[in-house]
Amino acid sequence: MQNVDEILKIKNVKNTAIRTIVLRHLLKQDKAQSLKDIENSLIETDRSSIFRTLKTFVENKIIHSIEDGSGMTKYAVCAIDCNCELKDLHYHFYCNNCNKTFCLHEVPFKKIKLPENFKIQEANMVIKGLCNNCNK
Amino acid sequence: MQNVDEILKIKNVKNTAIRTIVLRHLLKQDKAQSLKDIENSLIETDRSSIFRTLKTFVENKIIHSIEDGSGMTKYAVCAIDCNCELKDLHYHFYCNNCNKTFCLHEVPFKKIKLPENFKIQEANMVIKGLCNNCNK
DNA sequence: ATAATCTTTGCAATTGAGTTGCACTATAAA
DNA sequence: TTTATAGTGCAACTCAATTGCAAAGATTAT
Repeated sequence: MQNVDEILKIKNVKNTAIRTIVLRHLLKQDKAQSLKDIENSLIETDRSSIFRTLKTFVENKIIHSIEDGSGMTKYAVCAIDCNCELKDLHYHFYCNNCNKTFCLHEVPFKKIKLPENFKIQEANMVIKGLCNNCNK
Repeated sequence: MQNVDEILKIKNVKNTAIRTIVLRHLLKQDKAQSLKDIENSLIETDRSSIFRTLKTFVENKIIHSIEDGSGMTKYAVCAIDCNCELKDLHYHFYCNNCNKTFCLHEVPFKKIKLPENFKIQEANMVIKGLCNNCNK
């Protein structure tokens, strides 16, 4: 697991108690977390503080947000060298059974040929189905 | 433009005044519509009735929903022979400038090699950037 | 055709995620 | 130390989505 202080330093985000707690928590997760998820895990910490922390993290490319269609934005830590631009696009997988959302970092992102004059800047790719744990 | 009655019949959805109005409206659009969009266009029609109509349409594969990250679910009519299963997957494009969401029916959907034992059932693929109209 | 049943609709109210205002506290700079 | 700047906690608010319920409409059985 990456070092929290190190990440904050690299991404130029000041280290505070809440930021440390939230980032440490996110690094431990095997699935993307919603604000609610984090709230429930870090019961001492205020929701809006977590919210603003997540916002700061997204702005500074420490984490990225995923719209998986569950109605709640999910968050996951970016790869340390990720700047969440084109080269770091990846798919996400939402399990219809266990409702977890994963980053599929290991699945190569295929270049998509867009219609004439369309320009890609980002993407929100969510594949839905059954994860390896639920597909039995 | 396809015939509303025909579509409803094929998809086994009873024809009512509101359903006709909503589907006719959706068929005319060049971009995916939010509930709010439809509400604003069909001012005589009640929001919750439109909402339930959309729900019925999604359930019966007349339209599909798109989570484009704008905070509002968008809806677009499926191809007539679409059952919104694997063979009908397509990308969506969200323009960061004009905020319109399009179905990219003409862009071939690339088969994604998922990790061992993952099973795809559906997908919510949204590419974001500048559309041909805004990329100047 | 009439009564009984099921479906759809309109309105009002609720839910819940996300967001903001503001005062208080902590940190950094002068 | 004083002043300025950034972060936090709480409460309140926004707004899309959703639901309860009663009225209206459509369908089926008698």
